[in-house]
Amino acid sequence: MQKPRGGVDFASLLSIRLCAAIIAASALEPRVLTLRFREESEALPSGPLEVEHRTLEKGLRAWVARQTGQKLGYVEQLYTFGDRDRVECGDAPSGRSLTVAYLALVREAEPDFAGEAVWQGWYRYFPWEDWRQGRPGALDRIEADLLGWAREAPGDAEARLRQERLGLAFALGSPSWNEEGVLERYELLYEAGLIPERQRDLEGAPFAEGGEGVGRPMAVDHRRILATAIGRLRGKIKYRPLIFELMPPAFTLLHLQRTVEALLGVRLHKQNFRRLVSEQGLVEETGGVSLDTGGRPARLVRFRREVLRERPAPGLHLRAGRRALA
Amino acid sequence: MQKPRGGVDFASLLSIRLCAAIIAASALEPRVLTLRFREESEALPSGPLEVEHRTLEKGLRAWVARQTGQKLGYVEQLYTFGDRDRVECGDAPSGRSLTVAYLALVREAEPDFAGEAVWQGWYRYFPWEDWRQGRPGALDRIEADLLGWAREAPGDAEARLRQERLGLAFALGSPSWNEEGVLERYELLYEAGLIPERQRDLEGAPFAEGGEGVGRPMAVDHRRILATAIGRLRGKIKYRPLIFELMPPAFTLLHLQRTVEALLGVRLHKQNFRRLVSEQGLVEETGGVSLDTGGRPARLVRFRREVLRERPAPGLHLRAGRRALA
DNA sequence: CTTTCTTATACTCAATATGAGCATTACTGC
DNA sequence: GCAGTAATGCTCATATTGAGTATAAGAAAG
Repeated sequence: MQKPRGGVDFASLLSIRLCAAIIAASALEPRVLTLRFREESEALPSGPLEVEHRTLEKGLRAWVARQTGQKLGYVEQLYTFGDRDRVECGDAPSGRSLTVAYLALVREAEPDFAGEAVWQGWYRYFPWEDWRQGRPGALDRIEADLLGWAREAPGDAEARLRQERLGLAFALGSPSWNEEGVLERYELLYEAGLIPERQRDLEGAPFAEGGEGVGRPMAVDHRRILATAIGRLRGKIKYRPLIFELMPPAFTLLHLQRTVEALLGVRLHKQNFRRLVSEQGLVEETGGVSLDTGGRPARLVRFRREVLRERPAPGLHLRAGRRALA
Repeated sequence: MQKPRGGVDFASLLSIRLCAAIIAASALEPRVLTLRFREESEALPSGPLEVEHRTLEKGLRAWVARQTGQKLGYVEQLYTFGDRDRVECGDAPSGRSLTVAYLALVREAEPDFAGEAVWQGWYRYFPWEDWRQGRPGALDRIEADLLGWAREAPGDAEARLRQERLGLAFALGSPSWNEEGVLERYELLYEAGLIPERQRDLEGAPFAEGGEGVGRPMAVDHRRILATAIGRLRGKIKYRPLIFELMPPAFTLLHLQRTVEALLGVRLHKQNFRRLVSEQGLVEETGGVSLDTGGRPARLVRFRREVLRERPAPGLHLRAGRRALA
């Protein structure tokens, strides 16, 4: 091991922030809990790590409770962001700051808690990620701009590299959109200068108007954090029963399917989805029925906890990039 | 957002460490790069984040180069550990310390670089994780001790909970060992007091002798970090072509299979493994053959980079917990 | 130069899993 | 009772797996 360097001057410039992407979901729309940030945009709940916080996760829970009143259920660490030239909240000290980002899942969307916290549909920030109604219109413009960016590359090799990355991330000329590549797509858009945060980070300019197709900007690098969270969640519901952290105690199979679809941003084949869920033993009947289906009444089911003991990776074994329309 | 707290006194107690689990692999054994630590055990390369480090990853690479001379290829962030009561290297300042841990893959095991760095087989630290020769003998003792720990639980509910966790993590009474659960198993062993680091952390006692079956201890919480790395790597080679970061430029299919088996700690079915690799288009022939197979000469192949463009998740689509013996 | 040992490589086959669809049932609102 | 809307049950072709069998091509031993 190395001797430590007596770096008090350095350490005093250092701060740790904890940041949470708190997700809830209805059958129609996945939501993220946000705070208003300077009129112009939203931020994720976050705050500095304090000495009282025994663990990072406890610190996070404390901050979220303080800022939004929300109690967190499932919490999982996402990533630690620490580039030196990361942009800070203007009011933070100018030294280096690390942010440890978390994904949290909660069951209910109590709207407008504490006046400050607001649930927002997450596709507001990522309009190109919602393929439930087919290919999002915003993608026409985005693809054109991205291809332009690829062509402008300095040098032929770089141009081809960019084109390749684009092709993969946005499934250009291929039928297989991979819904898990949320972060990769966001970073491409950011690099290509299509994301308003880019201009702000480079020039310190406030957000310009317009540019609806590229989604609403967020404070600091919070949109990147949200992208990380969405990608992680989309991947993980396939092999872990995380989805039930978002569902009410009892629900119908269609409700479950619609919620999954909302998260993945893709439609699924109904009968196969049911087969999957029941064959996997993920749910059991409660005995009740729901009459407000708009059609034949549906049986209510609940999550079957025993599945955790039975299978090594219980989840909806959907494969990324498959094409399963309703 | 919250106003920042003028916390210089706090900040000065804070330090960030970067830590790397650097993995290489031969057909026989996966290895991890270690440094000697106080006669009694080994440590992973690590060092404090410094102002000059533009990004966390660059800082990590710098430390690893300084301590071991090793150039890193593939690097991926694993997890950030930050519990307040984490034990520190004795020579570190007594304040709080966060460790950002990384997984790195390198191609060659140049042995004994710089006199200080040593490659060690990773099963030295996790003997219960190697099922290639069948169920490891060390598990008899471990399971007995773990079951004892479960029985000693205060209260019946807690006892059942412990038993359930055990059963899942160690596949008690089930044929399906899940090789990805490395961290979960390590943490259970730690909680149960079977891991020497536990005693050290609680009582500050140096490591006692013996206890071969529970693996060699490491400095600080480095064994936990290594467990995280192994679990991540075991999971990820299934859907990303990471394995090729560990292979030489040309290799035979059996060499590839043995390396995968070494990492997973499981034997695989030979013919099916080849079918998988070739059908996935993961490799292409180099034209050469290897004569030192001990049998019929084998064709040499190399990684087929184009696969990255063709499939969304190229990898060895092995499923966790399957039972495929040679 | 033939036998034996070892590994490579080519195929086969049954059991599942998956994608897509048809048919029937049971409610609500006219 | 009829139309609309879902729920639910079932079928079927096509992949994907797990597990073998069979044959080929070297080296080493005799």
